[in-house]
This record gives sequence, structure tokens and C-alpha cells, in this order.
Amino acid sequence: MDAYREYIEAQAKIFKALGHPTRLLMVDALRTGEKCVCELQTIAGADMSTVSKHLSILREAGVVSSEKRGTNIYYSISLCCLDSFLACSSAMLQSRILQQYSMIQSNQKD
Amino acid sequence: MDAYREYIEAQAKIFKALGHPTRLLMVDALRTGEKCVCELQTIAGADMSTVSKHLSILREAGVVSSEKRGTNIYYSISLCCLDSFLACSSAMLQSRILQQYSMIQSNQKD
DNA sequence: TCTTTATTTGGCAAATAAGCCAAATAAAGA
DNA sequence: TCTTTATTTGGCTTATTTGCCAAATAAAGA
Repeated sequence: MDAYREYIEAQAKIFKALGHPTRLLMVDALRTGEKCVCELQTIAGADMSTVSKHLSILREAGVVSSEKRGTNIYYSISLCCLDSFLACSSAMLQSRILQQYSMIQSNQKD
Repeated sequence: MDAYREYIEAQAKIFKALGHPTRLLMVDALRTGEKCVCELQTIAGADMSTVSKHLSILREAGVVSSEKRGTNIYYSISLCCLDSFLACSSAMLQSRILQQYSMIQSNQKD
């Protein structure tokens, strides 16, 4: 049962890494292809050191990987199922909004 | 662009809810079917109030939903794609372990 | 109505995470 | 070699989260 605990913790680490707006924003941007830290800084709109720390959290969780090329370090997505993750959670959010909307409708509150 | 920010934040909230060992453990247990809070307490091995607070985080993120029946409140999974989430992240963890293992092998460190 | 049982809430202390500045590193170019 | 540029690390403060206790709630049963 201890192996199970470790496994749960590793899995939680992945979700936790994705569970921060700035990190998710950067990961979402990486879906169109790799980007260097400076590009990600512009996208995130945060201090370079903050961005760097967020990226290392994502890297340690296995969500992204980095490669140095020339002067820059390029980050890209390494969690293969990320697209389906995001598609799924996005569908869920959308259906929730529709549900709320229909509740408002049936209550005639608008 | 502000709607996008909101959207990212809502999505991050889902991941954040799953990003805690105790919460993920409970969610994983719920995959076999609904459970009352007291059952989840036994599984989590934490104080009842702690469990209750974790459950409300999961509920607010839309991961689980609750229904009162008789004396108890039963929680069940409402995030439809949870199974594929977990299957995917688990496959990813497994491949990472295999990768590390083959690295150890090729370095003859064991 | 009074208890009991199941669950949530309030409040607080301890642990953890975030974000910024300054300093370190590392590699490329002059 | 000395600068410059890109990125990471250390350190510190502030904000957030966690987890427990005690108290509140709510509904069922005696």
C-alpha cells in the first residue's frame, strides 16, 4: 500500500503543477509549439525569475521538458495527454455554464 | 482576453483540486462508486473536518457532487473524463519509471 | 422534545507556495 | 579575456493552504 501512496503522490504532483493559472497559461501557449523562457515571460507577464520557477515545477512534474539550443532554453510539452486533459476539462466547464444558464432561464431571473 | 484568463483560472481550479494527495486518494476511491463521508474518512485517514473541507474543494471545482440520502451524504464523481485523466497520467508515470530504469541499466550503476 | 449521529463551519497555528529582488551561472560574441 | 544576454538560484516577505479542535447544524430515532 505504500507504493500506492507514492503513486498517488506522483500523480497529484502532475495535477498540482497544472493547477496554477500562470503555469496553465504557459502550458496552453506551449501547445502551439516550443517556446523560449523569454517568450513565456511575455505571455505570463511575470518576473523572469518567477517564470523560471514555475517552469521548473512543471518540468519536475513531467509536464514539460527543456532543451538548450543556441542562446536560449526551449520548453515544450512532454505530457502526451495534455490535449485531451484540456479538451475534457474545457468541455466540462462549458456544460456547467450551459447548466447554470438553463437554471437561470427556468427561474425567470433574467 | 479577459474571458480567456477567467477560463484558464476555472480550468486551473479543477487541476488544483486534484493536486493534493488526500483529495486524489478519495477521488480514486470514488471511482468504484459513491461513498459517504465517513467511508472516505476511513480511506483518507484524516480528521472528519479535514475530509469535509477537502470534499468541498472538490465539489466547488466540479470534480465530485454530493447527495443526501437517509442519514448520510454520498459523494460521487461528476467530472466525466476523470478516468481518462488518471489513465493518462498513470501511463506517463509508468513510462518515466521505465525510462529511469533503462538509464540506470545503461550506466551499470546497479 | 431530547439525544444521537453525520456532516459542516469557524478559527487558529503551522506548513507550504508565490513573487520579487539581487546575485550566480553559463555560454556566445567582441 | 571581457561583455553581454538568457536563465536559474538564493533569500526573504507575504499570501495561501493544511489540519486540527471545538462548536454549529440538521435530520433521525427514542
